[in-house]
Amino acid sequence: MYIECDWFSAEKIHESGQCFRWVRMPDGSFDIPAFGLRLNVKENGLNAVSLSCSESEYNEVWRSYFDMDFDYKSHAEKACSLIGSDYLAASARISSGIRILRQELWETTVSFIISANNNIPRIRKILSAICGDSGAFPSAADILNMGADKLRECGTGYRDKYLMCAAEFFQEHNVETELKGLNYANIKKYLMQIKGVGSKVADCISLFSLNCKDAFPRDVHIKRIETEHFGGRFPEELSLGGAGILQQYMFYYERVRGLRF
DNA sequence: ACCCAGGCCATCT
DNA sequence: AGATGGCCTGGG
Repeated sequence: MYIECDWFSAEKIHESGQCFRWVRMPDGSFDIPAFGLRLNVKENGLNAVSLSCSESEYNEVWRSYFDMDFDYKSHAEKACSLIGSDYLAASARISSGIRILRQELWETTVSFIISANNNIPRIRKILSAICGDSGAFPSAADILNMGADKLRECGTGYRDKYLMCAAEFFQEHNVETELKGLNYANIKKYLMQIKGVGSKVADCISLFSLNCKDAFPRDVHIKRIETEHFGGRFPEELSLGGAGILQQYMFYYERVRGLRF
């Protein structure tokens, strides 16, 4: 199906470091594996996107996945005028089209445990190895069956034991149910029970899976940006309940500057 | 050889 | 609370 949207860039979302298994196709479209499905997304001109799914599948699955009911453009405009930072304004302008995905909780947890002390190409490579030939993302039970040794063969390094702990945790708890109704602070606290999930990783899971838009993952780049452009700390209280979105814009801005500009 | 990459944990004070 | 050191691994 075909949708019109003035804030959707598959390319930028792919490069924004929140997802690691999207596959760029030769025609510039992206194949997106999630929820046991596979969606092809192709940008069609400036304000339109073609999706390889039915309207009902879009409404049941992908609409939420892409957070289509949130007005990113208005949020960016308001935040920029309120915070009054040239750096933030430039970040939002460069990042137009980036949305915050609502990804599956288990996969997101695994992905960001692996992200610790790691870089994006390697995170992609390790996840690809863990998925193996099937391309399907392994369940918690699958990870437990693999065992630490096989995980390490996939390149996880010392994070193998953290993944095993996380798999046990997801086996023993109905995490989705236990998180239901919790606010961001309690979600973060809950997630940090898992070995290998610290403050930053918990924020990534909160933001990129559970859509807690207040979560503000502080990695080394964001810390440097805060020092250089915001006198030490980003003014979260001014961010309209969406500091995490702005974090994502600034992160993307730094990333593409490093790559291309 | 050394440092860094989207940190976390353990172990201090 | 805040500060340190160690850690798998691959690339510059």
